[in-house]
Amino acid sequence: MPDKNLKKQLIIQAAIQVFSKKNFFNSTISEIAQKANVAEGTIYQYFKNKEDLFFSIPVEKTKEFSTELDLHLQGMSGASNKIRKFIWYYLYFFKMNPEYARTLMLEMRVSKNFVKTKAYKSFRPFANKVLDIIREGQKEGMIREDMNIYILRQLLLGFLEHIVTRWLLKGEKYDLLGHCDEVYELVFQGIGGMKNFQGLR
Amino acid sequence: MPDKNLKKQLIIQAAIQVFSKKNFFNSTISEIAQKANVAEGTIYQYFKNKEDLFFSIPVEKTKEFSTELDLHLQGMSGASNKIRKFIWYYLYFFKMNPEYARTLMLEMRVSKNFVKTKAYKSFRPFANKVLDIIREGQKEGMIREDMNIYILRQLLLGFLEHIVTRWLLKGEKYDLLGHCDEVYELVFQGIGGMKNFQGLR
Amino acid sequence: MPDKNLKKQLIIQAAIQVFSKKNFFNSTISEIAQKANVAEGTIYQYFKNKEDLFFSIPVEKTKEFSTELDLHLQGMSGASNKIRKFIWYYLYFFKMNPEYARTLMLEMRVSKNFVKTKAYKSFRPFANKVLDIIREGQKEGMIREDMNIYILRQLLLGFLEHIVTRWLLKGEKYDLLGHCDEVYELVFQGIGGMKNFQGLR
Amino acid sequence: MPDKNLKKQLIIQAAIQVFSKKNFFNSTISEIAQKANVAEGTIYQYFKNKEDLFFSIPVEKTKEFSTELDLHLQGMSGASNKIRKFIWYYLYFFKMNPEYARTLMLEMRVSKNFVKTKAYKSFRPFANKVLDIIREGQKEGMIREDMNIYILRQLLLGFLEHIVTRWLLKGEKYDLLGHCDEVYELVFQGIGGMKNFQGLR
DNA sequence: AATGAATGAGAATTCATTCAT
DNA sequence: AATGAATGAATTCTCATTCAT
Repeated sequence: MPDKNLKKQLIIQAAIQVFSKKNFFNSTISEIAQKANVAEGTIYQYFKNKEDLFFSIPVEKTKEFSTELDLHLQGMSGASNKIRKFIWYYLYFFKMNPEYARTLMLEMRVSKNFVKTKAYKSFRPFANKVLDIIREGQKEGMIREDMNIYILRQLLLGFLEHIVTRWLLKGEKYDLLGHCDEVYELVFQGIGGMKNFQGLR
Repeated sequence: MPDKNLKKQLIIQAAIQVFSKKNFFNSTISEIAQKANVAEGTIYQYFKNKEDLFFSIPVEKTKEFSTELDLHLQGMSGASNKIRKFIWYYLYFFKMNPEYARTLMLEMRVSKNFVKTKAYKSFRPFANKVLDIIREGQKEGMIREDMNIYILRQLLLGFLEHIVTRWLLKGEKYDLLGHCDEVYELVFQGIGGMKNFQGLR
Repeated sequence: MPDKNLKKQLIIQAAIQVFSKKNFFNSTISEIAQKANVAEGTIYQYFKNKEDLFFSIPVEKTKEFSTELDLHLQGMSGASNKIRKFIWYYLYFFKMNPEYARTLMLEMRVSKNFVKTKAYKSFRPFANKVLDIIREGQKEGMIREDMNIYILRQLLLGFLEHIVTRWLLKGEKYDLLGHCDEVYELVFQGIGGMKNFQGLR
Repeated sequence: MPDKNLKKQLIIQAAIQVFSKKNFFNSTISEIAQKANVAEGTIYQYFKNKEDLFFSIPVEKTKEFSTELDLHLQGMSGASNKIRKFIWYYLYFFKMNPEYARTLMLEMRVSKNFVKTKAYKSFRPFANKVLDIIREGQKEGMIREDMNIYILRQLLLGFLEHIVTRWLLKGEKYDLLGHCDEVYELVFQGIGGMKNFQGLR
């Protein structure tokens, strides 16, 4: 299994590189195979087709994200700290994976049927984790009990997405991590003050 | 010229429909030709190639936008009114052209070299018009003299873009025009109040 | 008629330029039309199709050649002089028309069905002229009576063709006219001396 | 490798047939594929594009020529004999491959940039072989030491080319092999006697 | 499991030719 | 006679996918 997974990982890593440089249609299976050091046919042993491989990228990356996130949250106490950490790690992760960021934010997320893909579904466990932290915040009194936690989660994740997307469109020229505070404050303090503000997503 | 332009318009209209339903690569010249009721070869009499046709869409649409906008601003006085009208018309335009909106915001805007295209360049005159209104607002005292008008414009247009993009990603389920006030207030009143807010784009 | 012919000439001149730079298939009617300052459709008023236009070039050029040749032979006496003049003019003509030379020698003459074309037929009157000179030479005693004048003509024209072709293949780097004597001598003196020599064409 | 080469050979053989009957532009990949009993796409696995396939023909044919020539020269002694054999084999080869002859002599050889093609480059080793024989002739005293062997080679190959070309233009009606002596004598004896003769190429 | 040769559908693009004006 | 917009057949080439080894 580790050996089997190794090859799959190899292919996905190659796919990330190729797809992020060229977009779905201009990327070729042949190039991915070359970069992964496997034969073209081998790819079809692990993935149904090109599209399947494409959407497997976020599935794998999200697993990676979750695992690492858990490590970072390990041993921390206090929802406030955890949320800060989460925001920081979210931005850190995309800062460190700008190629994947482009593919996910500017190509996949934007496609009409993204929500129907396995990629979208793979976000669920990670989204649940966010919900848990928010609930913890409510217990601690940091977040009002009457607040709709689903909307709050949507607000948080939506704004993070927006921050990353903006950064990509601007050419990744500034430091993503500089926005940690902005997110934290906008989401957790700005909410009360802005009447017409319905969340950025 | 009216006859000649007619055919070009016919093709562009067909292109808008096809490109917005399918994305650049899955759209075929053949389908566009069919929808425009012309031969495939005819398209190449008006456009250099598929990409040229693709990026001609915003060029034409932006012309249309500008012309109509002028009509709407005709006879109005007061920068404040003009800005409100502009915001309203911007949202109204994309509400009425959702297919074009998808193509522009989710496919073109997001592509790596968009700023190098003729589409991007075609925004210039329209962006200048916005600047004129802002300057008028400064003269009238509605906007502080020490404000950087370029940043203000960027803020306004960026937020409008954002509003439209969000709407598209959410499946065009709510009424875009419901956001007129939000934009106006965020851009022209929120600025002072939000310490950490650096503009959404 | 002069006006009508003018346009036809215009087109042929343009065709010569275009066809000689690019070969039949890479040359386009559109480019010829542009260069001739006429509409594409106009070409089809004068020529049945692209091929017809192509093979009209030698027809016209051969007329030009003949007319000019006549002028050069005017007032000359003595077959020997006339033959020398003919050789000189032949080489001079292609020296002055290298583009046409390429087309004729390296593209047309080499094509399988060249002898069936009107171009080939248009050589006839000019070939007769050569025959006349040879006959004159026989009368004057310069050429043996028992010599087959058709073979002699073939030898002469064939060798001239060869000289021009070689010059073209070598990149037109040396002066064609330097070969006048060689032709004259090979054809009119070498014949007796070379046992196995059956004429170069 | 034998299997792999087989398919490549299959395609080249088909290409020779098609290209020699129709010329480069009128020949289609589709027809070549049909004749070779492979899919069109298969051709592109072995050749970069149509032009590459076209110029691969002489590359392969020249290999074949060289290999066979070696066999024929095997065990022979005496430069004079070798040269006679070479001349014979050269003419024999094109007699047996008239389709290839047409393509090489009347289409490729004549094209403006032939010397830049890989086809032209593939002649080199074979040309060297000729040089070796000539040098051998010098050692044996058959060829004068003060003769420029490069010019002699050029003369020999040029005249052979010319003989074949003439034969093709005349419709392949007579026997090419009847010219063996003519070539041998012209090149190796005619040289001294003909003052103005500078070699036919 | 891995391979990679073979496939062939599919698409963009070109351009000679026509024909209504 | 002249035009040039419109045509659409024709062709090259690409590449995801399959399958025999």
